[in-house]
This record gives sequence, structure tokens and C-alpha cells, in this order.
Amino acid sequence: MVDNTKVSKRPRGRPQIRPDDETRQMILQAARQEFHASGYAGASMNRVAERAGVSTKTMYRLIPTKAELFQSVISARISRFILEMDEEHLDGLPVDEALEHILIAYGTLTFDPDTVSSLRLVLAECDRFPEIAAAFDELALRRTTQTMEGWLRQQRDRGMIEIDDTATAVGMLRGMMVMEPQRAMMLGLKPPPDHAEIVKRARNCARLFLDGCRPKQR
Amino acid sequence: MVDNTKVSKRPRGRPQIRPDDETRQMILQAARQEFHASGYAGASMNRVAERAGVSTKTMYRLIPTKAELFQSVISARISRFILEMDEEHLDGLPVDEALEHILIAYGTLTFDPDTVSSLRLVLAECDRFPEIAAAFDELALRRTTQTMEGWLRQQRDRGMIEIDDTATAVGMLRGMMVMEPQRAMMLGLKPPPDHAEIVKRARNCARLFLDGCRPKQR
DNA sequence: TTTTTAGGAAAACTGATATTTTCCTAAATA
DNA sequence: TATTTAGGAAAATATCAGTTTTCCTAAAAA
Repeated sequence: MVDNTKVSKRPRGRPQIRPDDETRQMILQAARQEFHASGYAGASMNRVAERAGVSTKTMYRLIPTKAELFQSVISARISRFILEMDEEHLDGLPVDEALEHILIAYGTLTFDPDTVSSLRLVLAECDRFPEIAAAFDELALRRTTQTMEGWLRQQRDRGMIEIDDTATAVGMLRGMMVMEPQRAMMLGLKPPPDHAEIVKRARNCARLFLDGCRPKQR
Repeated sequence: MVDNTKVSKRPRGRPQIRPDDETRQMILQAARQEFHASGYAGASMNRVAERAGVSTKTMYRLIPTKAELFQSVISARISRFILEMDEEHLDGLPVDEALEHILIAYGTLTFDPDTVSSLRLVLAECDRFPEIAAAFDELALRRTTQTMEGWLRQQRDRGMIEIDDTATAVGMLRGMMVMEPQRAMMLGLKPPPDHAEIVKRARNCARLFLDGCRPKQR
């Protein structure tokens, strides 16, 4: 085995301006911008290279094709769709406030312009790139669903609410909270809701949902 | 004024195989298939002409450009998104059954593969064709919203339910009913729900919603 | 100084596709 | 029959974008 760090000499010719990995990151970032701005078909590889500040020659040395570049970009973005919530904190709250917090977190994530823009790309291209639909399902949908479903189950087990199918319930809750504003954003009809609107909507949804499945003592 | 039906002679040369309007319809239908199958960018005008059974020459004589063809196709499709419900019939039903019926109608319309396919096209291309987003909003969203909102208002005025903002409530109701299954369809993850599933979901939603905003007698 | 490598700029190559045009034939009237 | 028009088939044109290649220069080691 050879210890490259010291023993072997640097190669003869002109050294690389920067490590390939770094250049690749620059290309990925430029590609992200370009794809989000122009969609898959509309994105120009020349513009990607331009944005990244490298020549097309270097770009194609480091990335295989436009299609794979697209997949890398989307997967990287999707893998960051994580619903952050402090579960310890929720335990100390009354049920309705806890659900409100959850919905605020989910709404904030969902209405993020980057999220919407990525969703649009995924929906537009999932025919051509079925792996992207699968990745989206796995990384964006399942994970956030599980987080919310876990909480619902907990409340049910504590007798705070009455639900038979928690998975369906999560889907409904999410639809109620985000579908309409998100669709308006995607169509370019409305700007993202601001924080106050998100809070208001979350409160409404939480109340509606909890009243709808609060245990009845008939 | 000249009476063309009898007086003026037919023109000299070879007569048209069929009226231009008819040919245009054939082209529109072929284009609809092609666009739905391949999206805007992926659609080939040659294939459209082929499907329609006309030459590209004839096609371009009758339609201006690909872009305008696309808009015609989408607008025509959208204008058929009408939420059909028999309002007379609803009046005779208890509130929860009436709402169930409404949601079944809305779900059936929404989960129709043609609807989903059109929505995908609209979402994918609304950047390039803002008029399409506007048409979709006006024809598909507003109209069905108004139908549902009218009913909600009526129930509120009769004291059957307690809602302050009926527009928001309709949005939530719809999201609850359709977002998750529709998204799964768009991603190609699930087939459309069958009628039984739609009914079940509608019943769940109606119950949840009505329990959530039934007047309280505290 | 010579050799060697990295990589930019731009041209070339390739393939696809919207759109136009040419050429030809069929079917009608005069 | 001579003339005129409709329209199909296919070639021509134009453009665009992905990908490759050429040419050239900078910067390092030998």
C-alpha cells in the first residue's frame, strides 16, 4: 500500500485549480438553480456550466449526463425535507396546542418556496424519471407522515382522540392544512402564506380535526 | 347580401374532403392525446398530424403554432371540470348525507385520470403559459369552489353548522378529501381510488368535518 | 528550458423537432 | 380536355441543445 500523502510526488503537469469534488458541488448548485428556474427540458447545460463558472468540457468530465445531473439535484433537495419538531416539548402541551405546533411546522416546510419548486419539478418529470417519484415518496412523504402518525397514535393510545386509521387521518390532516394554499402557489396565483396565516390556519385545522374525533361520551 | 347556399357556384378546384372545422376538431383531439401522453415539450407535431390523419401542411394551415394548440387543448378540457350535483336532491337529505354526496361527486371528478392528467399538464407548464394557470383557476377551481361554498353557506344560515370563513372551509374540506390520493396518482404511486374507497373517504371526511363544526350548546 | 497536465473558449458534431416548401395527384368545374 | 384547387408525402430549412473535440495557454515539475 502506498502512502500518497507524503511519499508519492505530485504529478507532473498543471495542478487542478481545486479538487474535483469541489467543482462538482459548484456544478450541482448551478444546476439546482437552472432546473428550478427552467424545468428539466428548459434547462440548458451551457447555462449550467456558465453559472458554475466552468467550461462544458470540465462539466462533462465530472458529471455523466443531464439526466443524472437532474436526479442528483432533486434527490439532494428531497433528502432535506425533514419535519423538525421537538417531541419532548410537545409532551408538555395540551393536545390542541401540540397539534397546532405540528401543523405549523408542517405548513412552514410545505409552503417554503424551495419545497414548492421541487415538488413542481418532481410532478412534472416523474413520468420520465420514475426513480424520482419513488425517492420523493420515500424521503419526503413517508418520513413526514411517520412523524405525524407517531404522534397521532400516541394520543389515541392515551385516549385523547378516537381514530381507527391513523394513516388516512394524517393524509386528511395534511390535505386540510396545505392543499389549497400550496396549489395556489404552484399555479403562481398567490404568494406563500406568511407566518401569521400559517398559525391561523393551523389553529383552525387543529380545532376542526380534534372536535371531529374527540371521544364522545354518549 | 349573397345567398351562398344556392346562388353562388361552388369554387372551381377539388373540393375539401371535409369542412375545416371538422379537420380542426380531429387535430385538437389528436393533440389532446399527444400532450397528455408526452407533456408539452415531449409532444411532437408530426405525431399529432399522424394521429389526426392529416398532413403537417394541412395541420399548419388550420392551427397557428404548437403553443396555441396547447392552450386550446387545455382550455377545452378545463372548461369541462364541472361539479355536477343535484341541489334539489340534496335538500331532502340530512346534512351529513348531503355533504357525503357532495364529497363523492368532488372526489369522483378529482380522481378521474383525465382530470389528474390535465392538472399535471397545467402545473408543469403554468410558468410558460400563465394564461393557462389563470384559466384553470377561473374554470376549474372557482366554479367548483362556488358550488360547494353555496351549500356550506346555506347550511350555516340554517344553523346546521358553525363556520366563520366558508371559503377557507371549502379549501380545507377539499384538501382533506383529495390531496393525498390525488398526489399519489400524480406520482404514479397508486391507481385511482375505486368508487367504494371514494364513498368511504367521503363519509369519513363528512363526519369529521361536521363534528368539527357542529354548533355547540355550551 | 522542456515536458506534462488542467482546463477555458469556441467550434464541430449530432439528433431532434417546429415550421415551410416543393412536388405531385386527385377531383372538381368550364 | 384544360384549368383550378385540396391536400398528402416527403424534402428542405431553421433552430436549439446535448455532447465531443480542437486549439490554446497557464502552471507546475524535471
